[in-house]
Amino acid sequence: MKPKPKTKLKDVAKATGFSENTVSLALRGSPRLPESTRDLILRVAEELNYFPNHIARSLANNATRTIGLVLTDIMNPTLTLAARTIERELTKAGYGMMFAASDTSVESEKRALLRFQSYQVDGILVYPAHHRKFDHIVAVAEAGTPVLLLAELRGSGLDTVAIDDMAGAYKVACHLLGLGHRRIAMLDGGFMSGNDDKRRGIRQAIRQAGLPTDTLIVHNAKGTSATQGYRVMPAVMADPNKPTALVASTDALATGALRWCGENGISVPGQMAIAGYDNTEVSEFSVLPLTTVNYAADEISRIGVARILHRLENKEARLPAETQLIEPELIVRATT
Amino acid sequence: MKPKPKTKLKDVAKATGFSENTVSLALRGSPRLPESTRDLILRVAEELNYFPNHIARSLANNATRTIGLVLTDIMNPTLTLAARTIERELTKAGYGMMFAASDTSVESEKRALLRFQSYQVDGILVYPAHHRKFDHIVAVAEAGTPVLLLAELRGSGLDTVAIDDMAGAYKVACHLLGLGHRRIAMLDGGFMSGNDDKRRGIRQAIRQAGLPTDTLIVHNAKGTSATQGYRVMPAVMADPNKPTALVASTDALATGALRWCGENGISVPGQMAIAGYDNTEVSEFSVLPLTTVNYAADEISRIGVARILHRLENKEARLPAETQLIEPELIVRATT
DNA sequence: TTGAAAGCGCTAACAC
DNA sequence: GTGTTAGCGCTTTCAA
Repeated sequence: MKPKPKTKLKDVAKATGFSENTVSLALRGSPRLPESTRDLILRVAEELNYFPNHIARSLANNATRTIGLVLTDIMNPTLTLAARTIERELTKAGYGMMFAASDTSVESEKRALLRFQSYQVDGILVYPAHHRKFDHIVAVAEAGTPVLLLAELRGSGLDTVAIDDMAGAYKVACHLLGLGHRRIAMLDGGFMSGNDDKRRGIRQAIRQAGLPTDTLIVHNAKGTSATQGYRVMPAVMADPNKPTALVASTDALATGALRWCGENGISVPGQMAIAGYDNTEVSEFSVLPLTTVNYAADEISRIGVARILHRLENKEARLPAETQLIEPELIVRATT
Repeated sequence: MKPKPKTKLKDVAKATGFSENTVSLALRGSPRLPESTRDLILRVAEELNYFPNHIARSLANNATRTIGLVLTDIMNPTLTLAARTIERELTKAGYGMMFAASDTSVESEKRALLRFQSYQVDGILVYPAHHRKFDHIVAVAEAGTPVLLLAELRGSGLDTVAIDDMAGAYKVACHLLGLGHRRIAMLDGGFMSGNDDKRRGIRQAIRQAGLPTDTLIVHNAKGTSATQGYRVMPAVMADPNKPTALVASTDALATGALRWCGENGISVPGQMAIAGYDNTEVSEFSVLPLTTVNYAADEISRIGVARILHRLENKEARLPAETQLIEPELIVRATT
């Protein structure tokens, strides 16, 4: 079994007697060719099992029809859903997708962006690693590669389609306060910008209910994983004035906290209400007694893809950057 | 803000007074250049903010340093983990990754493979969509693009690194039989080849324990999602001789079944033992009372990436295809 | 030690 | 309607 020579435009040209140019036009369905020649060429190309070399085409066109996606961590179900939706939408639109994970490290985010630039992707979708260090992302956009953020980065001036975290947190807080909770702990992963907004949303609900500021206590979980949610719980419950409700900045943190409660004889949601962020689609069959804010990752992904593709089509028009925030829904899980 | 001209090799050449060729060599750290010139060139390139056009390089080299990954469904936690691990390993090795989902459709799998071929990826990792329809995958390999399967496809003759499903199922079955279960239902998603092996493994355990064949009843869940696991349960429990243990061919199916049991007053694992497939890393903090077979997606991914890269380096050597099966571990969840 | 020239496979501008 | 020519940005002989 040999390396096998791939059929090239030239081969099809020779086989049909037409020039490379004509073949190229035929394959791309140019209207200025008579049907007869086009059909002939297509048939021969088919027979020779020809398919275009996308790399060569990209070089000639100065466009790869490829979009890069940089996520922090694909194991986060929200981002998994985002990745899936983005891939689907891009495929539908005839685009390819390159994927890279930053693992919430600004350094690897930087490397991923550089790699994508080098690969000449037509555009980049970024779920950013850090809420204040984003100069390198801005630099990519300024260098001419369209960039779209999937989480808000205040002051970046970059195109954005994201969840309105403040509104979401406000909703959860209202819900919890409505249930009579008077001491709410927030488990803050401590990474993304959204957490500021989440705090702000909770505080707003508290103020609005006329309750004291210290109704909210914030704990830094130093991470967003279940493990870290589990580990921070002793500190949370060491407070003599223990909270009766928890708002976790990620769903994984909430799961860890839930496990800790289970192991320590605290019934959920009986003695402790736990709220996190999630996606309807992901959690439809969850059996966990968590209240969640629907992160709507699929929605922002769909809109985000549409936006960046739209920008590519109007590349020269240089549309101004725009921020679009989606207000999340609350899902109160029926299980107890 | 203008489209901004990117710095090219030619620009660096002009700026330094050297030829494009010399610059190219310097940037790739050729030893046959004196340090002085190399340093000068590197400095100027840095100043001009030069970075190579990977597309042009790929065309010249006839190699893209890009690997394609085709998964059925990235929402499956096992495959999410696989995607993450594969991305990590590839990045480490200086490769880029393109990603596509087949959604368990042979047609879109075919399209994804074609796209990848067109994009000239150096190799393709496939988690196949169907256990019998794989001619199109073989065709890709025969056309000269190295292909590696992440699930066994009997008779394909393709390079494979996968989980030994039969061994895994055998282990679960032994475990359940050891607990005294005498009626085991298998929830079969009905898609992948592995399911035959899973059935075979369970039967082997049953035979070995000297129990009658009908200890195992197979139910087709017509899908692998939680929803489908939930929906198939009434049929499973309609049997007058109800099973006391369930082996689900995917973890999501198990979750759906678990939910059904919860809603129908059947305690798990008290009145019903449920086993599924999963990954240690994914389920470390799960609170669900499931027994799982560790699918070790990260392990097969790591090995798989190493294998395909190794093949790329020895492209001309044409190493023979090889199948490597990893025996999975059993994880009996402590929670009740 | 460095440079000139050709070529990777395709597209595009302009002839004919 | 179709062919010719040049060129995308880089690498790679082969000379000097």
